[in-house]
Amino acid sequence: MGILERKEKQKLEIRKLILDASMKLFVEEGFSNVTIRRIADLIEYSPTTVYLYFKDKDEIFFSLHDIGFQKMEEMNRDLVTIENPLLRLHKMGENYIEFGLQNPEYYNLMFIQEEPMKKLSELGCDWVKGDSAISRLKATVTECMEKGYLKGDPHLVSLSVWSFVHGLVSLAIRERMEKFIPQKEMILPALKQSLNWMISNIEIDNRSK
Amino acid sequence: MGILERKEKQKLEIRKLILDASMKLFVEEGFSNVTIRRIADLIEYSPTTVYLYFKDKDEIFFSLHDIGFQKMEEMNRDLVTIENPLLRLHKMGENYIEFGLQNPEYYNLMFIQEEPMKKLSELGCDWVKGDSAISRLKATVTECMEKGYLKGDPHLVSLSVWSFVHGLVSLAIRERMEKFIPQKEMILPALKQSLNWMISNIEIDNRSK
Amino acid sequence: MGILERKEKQKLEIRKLILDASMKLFVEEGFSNVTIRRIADLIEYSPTTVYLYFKDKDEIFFSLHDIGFQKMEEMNRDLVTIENPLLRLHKMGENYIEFGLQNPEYYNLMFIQEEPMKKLSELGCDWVKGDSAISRLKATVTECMEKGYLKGDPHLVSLSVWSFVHGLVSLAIRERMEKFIPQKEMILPALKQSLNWMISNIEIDNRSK
Amino acid sequence: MGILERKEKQKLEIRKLILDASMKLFVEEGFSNVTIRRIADLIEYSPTTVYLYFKDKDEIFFSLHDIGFQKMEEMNRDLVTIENPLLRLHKMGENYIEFGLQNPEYYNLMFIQEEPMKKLSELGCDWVKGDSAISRLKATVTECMEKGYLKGDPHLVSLSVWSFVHGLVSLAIRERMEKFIPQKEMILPALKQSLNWMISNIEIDNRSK
DNA sequence: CATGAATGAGAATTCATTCAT
DNA sequence: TATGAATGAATTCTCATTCAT
Repeated sequence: MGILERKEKQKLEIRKLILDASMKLFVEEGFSNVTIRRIADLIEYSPTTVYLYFKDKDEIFFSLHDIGFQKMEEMNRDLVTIENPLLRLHKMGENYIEFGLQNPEYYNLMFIQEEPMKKLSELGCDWVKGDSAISRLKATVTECMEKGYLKGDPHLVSLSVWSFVHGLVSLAIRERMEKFIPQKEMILPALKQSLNWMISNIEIDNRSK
Repeated sequence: MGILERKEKQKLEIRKLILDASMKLFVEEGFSNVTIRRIADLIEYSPTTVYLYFKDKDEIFFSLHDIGFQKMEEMNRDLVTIENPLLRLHKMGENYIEFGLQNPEYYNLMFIQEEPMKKLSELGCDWVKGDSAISRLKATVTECMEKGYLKGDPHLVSLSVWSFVHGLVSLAIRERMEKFIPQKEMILPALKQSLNWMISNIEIDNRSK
Repeated sequence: MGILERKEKQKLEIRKLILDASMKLFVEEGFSNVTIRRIADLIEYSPTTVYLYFKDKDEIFFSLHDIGFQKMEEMNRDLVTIENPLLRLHKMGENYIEFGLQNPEYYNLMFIQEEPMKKLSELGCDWVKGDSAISRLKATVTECMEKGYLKGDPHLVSLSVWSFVHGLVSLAIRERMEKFIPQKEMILPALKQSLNWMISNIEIDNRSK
Repeated sequence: MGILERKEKQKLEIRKLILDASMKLFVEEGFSNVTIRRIADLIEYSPTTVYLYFKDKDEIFFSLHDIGFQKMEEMNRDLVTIENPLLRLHKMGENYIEFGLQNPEYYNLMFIQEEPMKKLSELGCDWVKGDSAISRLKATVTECMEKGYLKGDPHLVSLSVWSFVHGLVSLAIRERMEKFIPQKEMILPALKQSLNWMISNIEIDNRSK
């Protein structure tokens, strides 16, 4: 048992090695420059060995997609401490924006690239990672409504809120925002400001009611 | 003269042939499967001939990017007839959504793919097509504010509105909306509904109307 | 007749245009970067037109080979004024060296490249230009012997003298002399010095006779 | 250990296979007709395989250049047995001529083609092989002077002697000697005779004069 | 477990040349 | 005379992947 365990552990370590190397290449050289050979070179194993741990290149990228969600979840871990659900929603949005801007490659795999979703539908699988993130969003939105911070259909509002922040992040990381925000370092504050504006528009203004 | 004209016309026709073939391949087989060879096969010319009409592959894709903007502009041509700027903004958003859903590949080149923007920054050029679309959006938002339909910073609001609809479209065409909208045919109405919700949130309260 | 003449003249002019452009490309970009298309671009005619004046690329290069000999002949034109045949031989050698160093591309076509000679033997032609240059060398060497400046077989001596200067020039222009002559500007004087040494070795020392 | 050795050996064998095939093509079809594909066809491997053994085409040619020098060195191995340095110099010259005439393609890579030197200067490397051959020549010339067979500057004399034999060989293998030596089989003796003449001119003949 | 060897398929691009006009 | 249009035949090189060991 101990032996098996250790073997299992070692296997996971090499998998991690491969994934880290892939991500490194992905970040530094762009998606299309990640080749099995270069991954193998980086970890100082043979290309063939990579195939012992991953069926093919797609599987590597799908694993990175999963890791991306893990990272985002970690970022959101302390959200639970925020009692006010609207504040929590707000912070969730800010985290989302920050995550996307800081990890454009993960973000790409998680929410932009077509391949991961194609892979899933080939296998007849659900987008487990994405769906659970969506669920968390929905739960928070629902809570906001229950507590009177927001109104409307939680489904529609969740979809809209997500689309909004995704729009911000994806336009920014695909360089479509230069006219709006010419300075790179202003992107994060500008997107947060936009989020702010959005939330202030949808929240129920208690004073006037 | 007539001869020159005809020749010019023929030349344009072959260019169009190439662009159409590229788009067809792009739609049917995905960006990375569009090769000069396959384009040439499709139009029944030699690969070399393609190079008579386009400097390289990038130029083809950039032309498609431009054509995308033209198509979108055509779609928006009759917007001018809408007097009320908020209604016009609303319709503009609906058109944007429809265009994106109906032409995901053009949309991809226009607003998602990295390559076109990289090409531009290499050449030190501006994103003319995109910038002018943004300007039109801004103008409408500004008018909305002048006429009391919206308030706030036109810059911020325009950025936000665009991000919102881009988010809707890009999540939808990259298959991330299945949990929210499982039926394909419901996507368009759902996105429009979301847009509707958004606009009703930001528009200035009806008391003043 | 006047018309025919003018036409002939014009034809020659365009031929010259083509040859000049070819040489320019050859000098500036190297042999393998001279393409019909680039020649045509340079003279602002179509590639097809080039074929009206030259059968193929080889013919262009062969013409340049001929022009090279013309240029060298021009350089040697005032040799006739040198009465002393040994001095004349010496100056001939110096001119040869200078010509080669100053016109490495012509020199290449005249004495290094295989293609021109292959072309000739295909056509069953003689190397007229080269042969006549050789004849002039031989005549001078013979005169040197008749006048007591040199001794031995004029055939052998001519061959040897030519080989010697060709060796100097061709090693220099093909960058094999860097160990011997590291500074570019010292090449010409060094080769002349070598020629000097050579001639002083083969000339009959009158004092001792 | 035995296994590793054998593998290493096999690897070297395939390298040799590739080099031999390249040389064969080079000899039979000329420099510009040696392509990776044709090399691969010849050895009945795929083109890709060639790239497993050589980084690119240049590396193949540079290896051949080196092999050329090795072959020439082998030819000169027993020169050390010749005590008299002038005789040794003479034999060295004869070997050089023979090597060049018998291996015109190697000779081409070693002393005529521009590419190898360009590659070297790109890499900032020295022409190690050439320089050491030059050193051996210089040493012999110097010894001749020390022993009273030759006089003058060893540098100048070495340069001149080398240029002389290079001139002979390179004119011959590039077919410029046909006027002087019309019969192919007479080339070798004629060049040796020329070398003979040259050496008898420069040697200090004390007794017989 | 790990790999060296090998490959098939295919990429973008370039060139000399020809033909109908 | 001049050319625009077209092409066949290459070129180098890269990649994901497999198989025998």
